[in-house]
Parts: sequence; C-alpha cells; structure tokens
Amino acid sequence: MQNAPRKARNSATSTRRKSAAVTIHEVAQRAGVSPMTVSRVVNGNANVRAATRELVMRTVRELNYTPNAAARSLAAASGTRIALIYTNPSSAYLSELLVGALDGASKAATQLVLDTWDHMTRATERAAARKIAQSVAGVILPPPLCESKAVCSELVAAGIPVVAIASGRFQPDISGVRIDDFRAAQEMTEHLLSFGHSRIAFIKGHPNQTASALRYEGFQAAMAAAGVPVDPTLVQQGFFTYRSGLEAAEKLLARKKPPTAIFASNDDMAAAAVSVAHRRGMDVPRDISVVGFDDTPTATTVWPELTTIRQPIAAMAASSIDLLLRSIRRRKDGEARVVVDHVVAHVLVKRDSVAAPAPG
Amino acid sequence: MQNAPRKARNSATSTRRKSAAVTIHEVAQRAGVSPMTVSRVVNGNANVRAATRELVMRTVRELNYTPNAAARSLAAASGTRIALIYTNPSSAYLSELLVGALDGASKAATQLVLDTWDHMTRATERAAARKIAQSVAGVILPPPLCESKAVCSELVAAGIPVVAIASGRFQPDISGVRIDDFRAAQEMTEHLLSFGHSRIAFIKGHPNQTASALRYEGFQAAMAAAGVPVDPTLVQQGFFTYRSGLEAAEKLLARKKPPTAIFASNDDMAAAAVSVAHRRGMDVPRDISVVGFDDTPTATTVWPELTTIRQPIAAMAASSIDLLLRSIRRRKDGEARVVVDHVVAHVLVKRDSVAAPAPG
DNA sequence: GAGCGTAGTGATAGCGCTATCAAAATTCAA
DNA sequence: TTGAATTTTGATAGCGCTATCACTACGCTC
Repeated sequence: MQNAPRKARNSATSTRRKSAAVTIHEVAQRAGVSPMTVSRVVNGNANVRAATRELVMRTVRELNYTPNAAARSLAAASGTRIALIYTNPSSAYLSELLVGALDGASKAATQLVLDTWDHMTRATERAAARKIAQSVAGVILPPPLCESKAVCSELVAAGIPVVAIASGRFQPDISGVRIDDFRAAQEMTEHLLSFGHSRIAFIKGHPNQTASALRYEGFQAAMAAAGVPVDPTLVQQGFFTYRSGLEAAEKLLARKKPPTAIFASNDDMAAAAVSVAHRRGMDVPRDISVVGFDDTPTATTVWPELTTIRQPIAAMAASSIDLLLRSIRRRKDGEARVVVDHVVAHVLVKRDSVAAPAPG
Repeated sequence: MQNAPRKARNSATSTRRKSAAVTIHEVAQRAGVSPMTVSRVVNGNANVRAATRELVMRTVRELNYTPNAAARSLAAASGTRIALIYTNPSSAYLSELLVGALDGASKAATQLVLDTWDHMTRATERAAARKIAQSVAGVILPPPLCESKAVCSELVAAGIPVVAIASGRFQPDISGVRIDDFRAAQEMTEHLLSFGHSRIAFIKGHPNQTASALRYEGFQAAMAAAGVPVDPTLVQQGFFTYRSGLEAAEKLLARKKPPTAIFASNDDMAAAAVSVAHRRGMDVPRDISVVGFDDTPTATTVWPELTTIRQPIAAMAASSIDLLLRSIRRRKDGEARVVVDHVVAHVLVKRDSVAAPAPG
C-alpha cells in the first residue's frame, strides 16, 4: 500500500518559514556531493578523499557557510560545549580572553559556557569540577585554576580534555597554550640592562602560579649572564595585585639608594610602582624606569605607557578552543589522549616607561 | 538477499544515542494530551483551556521538564544569531558585558557573534551595518556605537531589532537597557554634599555620548537643589580616558584654591585624579575626595578604592539578549516593532575615596 | 577467480521542538 | 434545536544537522 506521495520537499514549496542562512544542503548541491560528505569535511572527521575535501572546503568558503549550532547540537545530542572557568572576575586580561575564546568558539560553532569559581576550598573545587565534567565536553583553564591539582586531576579522571592557558609550565596531564615566560623575562631584563641599568629591582608574582617563578628565573638568568649581581633586598614579593605592587614599590623606593629600574611581574604591579614613584616626586622614566608584563589595558592606561611583554591572550584562547575540539573529537573516536604543549611567541613592547638611568 | 533485519526503531530500540532529559513527548503522554498542547502551554502562547493548562503545568513540574533550547531554536528557526558589536577593545566594562551577554545567550541557546568596529568612518559604518544585518537576527550596541545615527538607522532600516545598552538616553527608534544616569549622578552629588563638600569639581565625559550630558545634568540638578552654586572653572571636559582625566585633574588641582572633591564621569578619569592628587602630595580622601562612575575593575584596583556608581552591566547585557529575542520573535510573527526602554537600578557603592573636607 | 577486507560515499532516519492547518469540541445566535 | 462562528486540540511535516549502516569501488589474499 503506497503512502502519501507528497515528497518533493524543500525548494520554495515549503510552507515553513525560511531562514536566510546557507545550509549544508546548498553546499552539498553546489559541490555535487551528499550533505553527509559536507558534514564530514566540515567536522574534519572521517575519511574523505583529499580531492573531495578540497572541493567541499572551497564551496564552503564560496558560500560562506556556517553550521547552525542549534541543529548541530540537536542532531549530535552531544552538545559540544566548552567551559571556560575563571576565578578572578576583575583579572585584567579577562576580556581579551573572552573575546578570543568566543571568537574561536563561534568559528567552530561550539557553545562556550562561562563559569566563575570564587572563594572555593579544595573540596568544593573538586565537587565543582566533577559537576562541570558532566555537562561539557572540554574545559579551558586560565591561571590560577590551571595550577590547582584538585581541579586538574578531577577533570582528567573524568576523561574530559583540558587546556591550560597561560600557565607558566607544561603540565604532564593536560595540554597547554602559553608563552615562554622564562625567555620573555630574560629578554625584558636584557632590555633594561642594555639601557645601562644595573640596580634593577624585581617584584615577584603570586607564589601559587608557576609563571611567577619562571619570570623570576628568567630575570635571574639574564642578570647572571650579564655578570650583574642581583641585590636580594631589591627583590620583593608581590601577588599580581595593584595593592601588592604598591607595597612592594613603597619598600623599594623608600631605600636610601633606590633602584634605577623596577621590573614588575605584571602590569598592575608596574602601574602601582609608577604611582608610588610619582607620589614620591620621581619622574618616570627620567628618575626611574618601570616595566611590566602581560600588556593588559592597564599598560596603556597609565601615564607614561608601560614597556611590557605582550601575551597574545586572544589568539591563545582561540587556539585553545581548537586544541580542545581536536581532543574531544579524538576522544569520541576512541583514540588515545594526546597532550600538547603549545608555546606561542611573545613580544617585547617598548613604550615610554624606560630610559637610561640618571648619571651618578 | 535479505537485508539486515534491524527495523524496530524508535521507542527504546533506537540505535541512536539517548539523551537523558525529559522531552515534551513524555510530558504529553503523562498528561494525556498532544505534544503540541504542551508546547503551547510552555510557551504561554495560544488559547488553551484553563483546565488543560493547569494539568499540563502540573505534569511539567512533576517531571521537571525543561525545553531543549537547541531543538526549540531550530524548530522556530528564530534567528539564532545575535551580534554584539563593540568599538573600544580595552573598554573597562567589556569583560563584564561579554560575560553577561554570553550568559544570556547560552541560556537561550542563541549564538552570540562578536564584532569589533574600530577606526571607522560614517560610510564604512554604514556598510558594516548593512553587512551585519544580513547575517544576524539582532544586534546589541554598547556605547559609543549606539549613539551613531548612521549605524542605528541602517540597522533599523534593515528591519532587524537593536538594543542599545547603557546608552544614556532613550532613543525613539531602538530599544535600550540602561540605568538612570541623571538620577545616579544626582545621588552621587548629594552623597558628596552630605559630607559637607561645596567646592565640588566635575570632570565631564566624552561629548559624543549622551550619558555624559546626563551625568553632568544630574550633578547640576543636585547642586542647584542644595543651593550650592557650580563654579564653572571647576568643570573640566574629559573624554572617559585616563589620560584626559590626568589633564583635567591637573588643571583642577593646580588652582590656588583647589576643590575639596572631584566627581569624575567614569572610573578611569577618577583614578587619574587620584594619581594626580598623589603626585601633588595630597592624600585621598583626607585632602580631597574623588568619586567615579561605572564601578569597573579600575575602581577597586586603585588605592584608595573608589566610591562610584555601579552599573550592573552583566545583568543588563543578559536582559538585552532577552529583549532582543522577544523582538525577533515578534518580528517573525509579523507584529509591529515595539520599542522598549528598560531602566535598571544602579547602586551607589561607598568605598574609601570620600571623606569630609578638611576644616578651613 | 572467489572471497574478503577497506576506504569513500550516500540514503535513511531521526534529535526535540514548533508552524501549519484541519478536525473536533464548544459556544452562540436565530 | 440547529447551523454558523468560534475556540481548543491534534496530526503532520519539517527546522539543519549527524549517527548509522548499506553500498560501491578497489585492492588484496589464497
């Protein structure tokens, strides 16, 4: 018994509303393949002949096709959601991080979910990690969360891929996207030395982040290489906050023989150092040079603008999404977990906060 | 040549993956109605008999049913993408804006796309607006873009809903989510007056943003209401940047009889004022009080922390998404465009930058 | 040459929901 | 009481995508 013969779908006959967006069918038709093949290419997944892949990709580009995220997550039922978990909401590079992550996510038609974990104990962190592991397919961890053994181990145990972003050191269990903090600090120190500075003070970062140690080690290494001794009284502990920078700089500049340059482990502390110098009637950079690290908005907000190290956070975030997506796919295909350490280039940005030390 | 006998589909036999969530079908079955009726009830939409509605709602509650956002947006084909366009990447509240927008978007299974428009002429803005209008169903516009006639008119002409966020003044054509800048500035001024200040300086915001004018007017109104004359030489033009705050504060504090309080139109300029005060050997708040506006991270970064007006940007962004989605739906239903002006509550946050003026 | 893997591709059937329209139930007018 | 107007409900057909599996080539072994 034949069923209703109504069949000819789509085209313009549908009574249904029409969304203007390009669909996978149009791409398929144009490329002369089946929608399924397009899907495979777009997802970089299965085995598609190189020639076919090439053709489809070109068509996708021509038509400017973007997968519909809703349809995708509905069909896959696997809701490819990636969580970005952050702790300190006022962290200076948060917006750049978000912009980058969102950009990467939207290019890949992946849903990005945000989560703030504040004031957590190790136990609640564990619980939160377990919970998030059930609702997303991957996690991006900026510092200081990526340093938390509790969080990482829980996530790894749950089998979900994790990417640590801007964590100082490569961790054996989880992938990372970062700059070479050691090398960057070394270069910055060399920059200062090249101006003739030798009494260079250093304000350390928060001790719970490996990047802090690396930056300090880079500083030490450059000083040692130049044969300039590091005066231990010119090394102050900071915590990456403006406040801590204020205190550290205060101690540094209250000395009868203050340093001629201050290397702060991040921009906020450097800005604080500038503020303290001003309060004491010193001109920056004439009386003292100050440099920071990270190139956050703070660096260009204060006056004079800070010489600093640029971390391409947005690009790093976008590439974290890529990395994560690849891991997720691999995992779904039953392949073994692969841990990647992606080191991206930093840039020494020279602005107006460095000059040669005053003679004498 | 018999084919594979796999046949018995659906029900629990489906070879397809299974998502654990309760579906509309289960609710329908349990309630003894059709899925369509459940859909209607859940969407509060059409005409459903009260008794039926009641029954369905009870069942929904019993089963703890939550609509699948992906399926919903797919079926409704409701423009799934919303654009958030911003200009100044280092704008202090960008991250809060992003967090809020992303949160709202993910709750509604809407795709959020970001776009940066920098260094644009009126012509390129027009072109960009026309282009974006083709690829998204709605647009969120933070300042200063929401003040651009070119952008707004182009978008409105294309018929796509627009929400201006934190724009000072209600615009006839487009919906807005904002605080009452006038009232907020008024309250802040009253706060200063209540401490006994009368020589209050004001640093104005960028003249291209209506919020600037409103804040200034609020200041004037409060002064007038208190019968305190505004010294015109104590009013400086700023541009919302730290640098402009620096210059304005410099002029203000160089006077032989400096003000006892400075009301800056945003936090960055207030922070600059603090810095200038410090440089001149003045203590904040003992020698001079300084207040800001917006409650951006800057407000709590500097020392002392700034008394300021909190704009709940994240919440405003989330509610912009809601507003937009509703407009999009209305538009699809062929209903007339409705323009909403949503004014949310601000908060006067008292911190450490205000004290009574020094006697004498 | 029959048998049997193995890449590469396509046909089919949904994922959970809603638009559409027809059918059924109800109300109302005459 | 009956026919018409109205309200309420349900059956059906997709939204755009992907999981699954059948099928086609093309090797390869024995």
